[in-house]
Amino acid sequence: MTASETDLESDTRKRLIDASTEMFVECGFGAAKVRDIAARANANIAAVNYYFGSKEGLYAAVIQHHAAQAMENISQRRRHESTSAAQADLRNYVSNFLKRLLVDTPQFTMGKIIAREMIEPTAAFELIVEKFVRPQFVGLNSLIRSLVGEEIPAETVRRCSLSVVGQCLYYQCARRVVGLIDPEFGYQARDIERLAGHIVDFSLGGIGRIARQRRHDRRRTTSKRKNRN
Amino acid sequence: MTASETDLESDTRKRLIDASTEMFVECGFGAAKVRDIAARANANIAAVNYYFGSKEGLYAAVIQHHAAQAMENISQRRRHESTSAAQADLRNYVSNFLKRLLVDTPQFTMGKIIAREMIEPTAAFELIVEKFVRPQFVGLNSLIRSLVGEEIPAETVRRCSLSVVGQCLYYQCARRVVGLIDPEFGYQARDIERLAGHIVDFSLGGIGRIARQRRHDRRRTTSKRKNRN
DNA sequence: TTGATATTAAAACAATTGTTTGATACAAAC
DNA sequence: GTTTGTATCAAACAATTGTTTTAATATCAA
Repeated sequence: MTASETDLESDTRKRLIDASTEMFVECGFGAAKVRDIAARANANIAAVNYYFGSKEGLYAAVIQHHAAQAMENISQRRRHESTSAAQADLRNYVSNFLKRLLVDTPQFTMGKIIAREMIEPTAAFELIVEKFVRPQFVGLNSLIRSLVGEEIPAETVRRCSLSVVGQCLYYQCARRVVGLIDPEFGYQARDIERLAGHIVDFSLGGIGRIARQRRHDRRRTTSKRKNRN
Repeated sequence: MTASETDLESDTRKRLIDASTEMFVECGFGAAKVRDIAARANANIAAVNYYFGSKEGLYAAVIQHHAAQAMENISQRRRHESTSAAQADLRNYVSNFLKRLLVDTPQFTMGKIIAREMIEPTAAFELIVEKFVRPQFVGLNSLIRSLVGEEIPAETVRRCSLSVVGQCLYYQCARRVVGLIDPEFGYQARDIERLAGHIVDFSLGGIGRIARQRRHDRRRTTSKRKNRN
């Protein structure tokens, strides 16, 4: 059996990617030690520099390796005809977001790398923000825009997006605190779906209230002045 | 002028506390280097071990130093006669929380140390959770309880608390992302007050919606079965 | 088989980092 | 004036960590 293109990459290289992915996610870039990575991959310490040039090179390879399939998971923006369609989409968005943050499956690894990057930025930070975070954020903005209508200022929409994202990210950042403070909380698929339900309901309530409030503000303001600034 | 008890502690010791506080907040415990701390404090490297025994000892001293005045800032729980009183208290709570997280003043240092501890736990983690985080959380729970009434299950209240906390903490954890994604956002006292306004409004909407929903659920359930479990 | 190339392995290297040491200065106590 | 205890400092130490080197081994085409 002739080796295909992908099989050509040595086994060691692949084992190093897998092992280092785990360690980068668990400990972050700085705290992950090359020796530990090599040990977990059953490889010699020198293999890291042989295949990737440096620890940073390894990290870059890890990002590149997970980037492709991560992009597939990014929910594409759609036009929302009805409010209920937008609500369903928000449900989807939050559910997917949480899975990427909390489910420990290779499929969702990139989300955890990104979360790490948010709290402990490396050289790859800006690239990751532009390639993953900003598209996600823009998508969420347009989603929320179709929930609140065109008359709400963009800044308000952004704030709402950040409120949604903040609620989700909290369970990843502060996983250990949640464990101490709310020990009953679990991380099974079922628990995550229920959590998604809560965050969506909470957020829909929040978005609704703010939209009503802003619309009210605006009517009052425009009846007094020409336009708001 | 005779030296008072507090003045007796050598100047170097105090400078070390101050300098290391800055560095621990900026870089975290692991990434803060003893040499950098000593340099910033205009002290010799050996001074750290002379006064505090070890880097960990220094960290413990930093926590102890800021713990006292931090406790004063913790908003005490009150009984809430009216919903509007509870709303005002929530506004206070969020505003104080955000200040502790975002305002760079010695007065609010402990909040940033705690936030660091949440994402990069050290030996002091559990102590900090029990001494600071849990009381805060319990306070927020009872605050939200008086907003939703007694018939809502405790788990739902906890979820709402975590939603509020998550929104706040996000701006600290992901400060650099917010800077890239929403560059207009500022961290002056004015900006923080406006942000507090948004989070409170958003949360009141979310809490309200969930409370209505759960009440509705419960009525339907209790009319079918004897009681829910 | 031979020779070239790719891969692995053990050891050493150089830089960093927390800690310790031994000397020195200084002030108070006897 | 000597002693004693405190404080500071430069230097060295030992452990860790990313990287490099050099040799050995495997792979495979000619």
